[in-house]
Amino acid sequence: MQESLTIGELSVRSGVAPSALRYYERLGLIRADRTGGNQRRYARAELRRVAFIRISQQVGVSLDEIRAALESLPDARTPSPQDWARLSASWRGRLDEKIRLLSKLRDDLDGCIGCGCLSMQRCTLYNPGDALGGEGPGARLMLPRPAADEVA
Amino acid sequence: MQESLTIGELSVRSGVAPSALRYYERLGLIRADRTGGNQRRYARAELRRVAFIRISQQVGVSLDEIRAALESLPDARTPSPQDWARLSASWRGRLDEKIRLLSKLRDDLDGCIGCGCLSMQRCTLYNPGDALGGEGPGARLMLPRPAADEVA
DNA sequence: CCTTGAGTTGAAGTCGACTTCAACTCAAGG
DNA sequence: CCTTGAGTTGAAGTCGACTTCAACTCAAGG
Repeated sequence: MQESLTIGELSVRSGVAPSALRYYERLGLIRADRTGGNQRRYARAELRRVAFIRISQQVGVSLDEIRAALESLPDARTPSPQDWARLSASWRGRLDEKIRLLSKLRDDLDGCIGCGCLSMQRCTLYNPGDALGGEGPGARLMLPRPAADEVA
Repeated sequence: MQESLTIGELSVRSGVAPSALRYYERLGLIRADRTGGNQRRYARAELRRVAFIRISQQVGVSLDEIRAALESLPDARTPSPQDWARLSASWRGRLDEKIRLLSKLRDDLDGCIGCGCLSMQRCTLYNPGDALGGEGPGARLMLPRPAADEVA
């Protein structure tokens, strides 16, 4: 079994495009040694880092936060399963919160479907405070509570 | 009670920035009449459209799909509560699917935290086929199933 | 009548996560 | 030795959903 992987190999094994891997490296999420001919060679442990990155993204965490999380890994030794478990566990709260908000939206939507009101005031549905983390792009504006006013 | 709203009024009541309202209009999501001085005047019914847009975005639907959905509304008359209920109901499946994927991710993450493996192959966690609709930006690449290979 | 705030437009900028491109060099197989 | 595929770089492009800007006009109140 080979010690290190070329970028093409890491790409195939991780399912992440080479261009994305180079991008992650620029952001400091992963690292690679170089051969005499300046090609990247990845330690096998980098595979786990890439796995962590992709999983974290599914949880809705930005690359910048993932970078911060990865920095908490010990850099003297190869991270242990426990290190990875600790990191993964740190996203648990976010995931729960995301699921909670989405479930609430579903319940509210069902209520709204019942009454057909779709009013921003009467329904709990339209609840600007409840920003779903990382749902859309751009800055999520903090909205002033709309004045009590009916819709139509 | 006034018949129509200025863009500033609609913005305050809907919690959506005037620039976003103009953007929605360019995309054909909402409409406005014009005064002699070329200012927009919104019918009160537009408030409900804006509410629908924001709710749909929380479900993870793109503006383009929202536009398509809005086009199915009757344009002869002001949409009835039933019309809105039908539209809202059409997102239900997506919302369920999103919640399902997130819940699966949570369960898998718990399993992973238990074993600390964080392996792309052993865990069901890293499951490229299961793209969470509209989670990140950019094209979601369809990944080839990674070869059976251990991580470290 | 004057000022001020609200509105108008088209063009350009922003943000995050990448991809694409051009112009190279290097590695491996026949 | 030659070819071909894989790798390298920096710069620019892309996508969706907006925001910001400059240079205006218009509306309302005192």
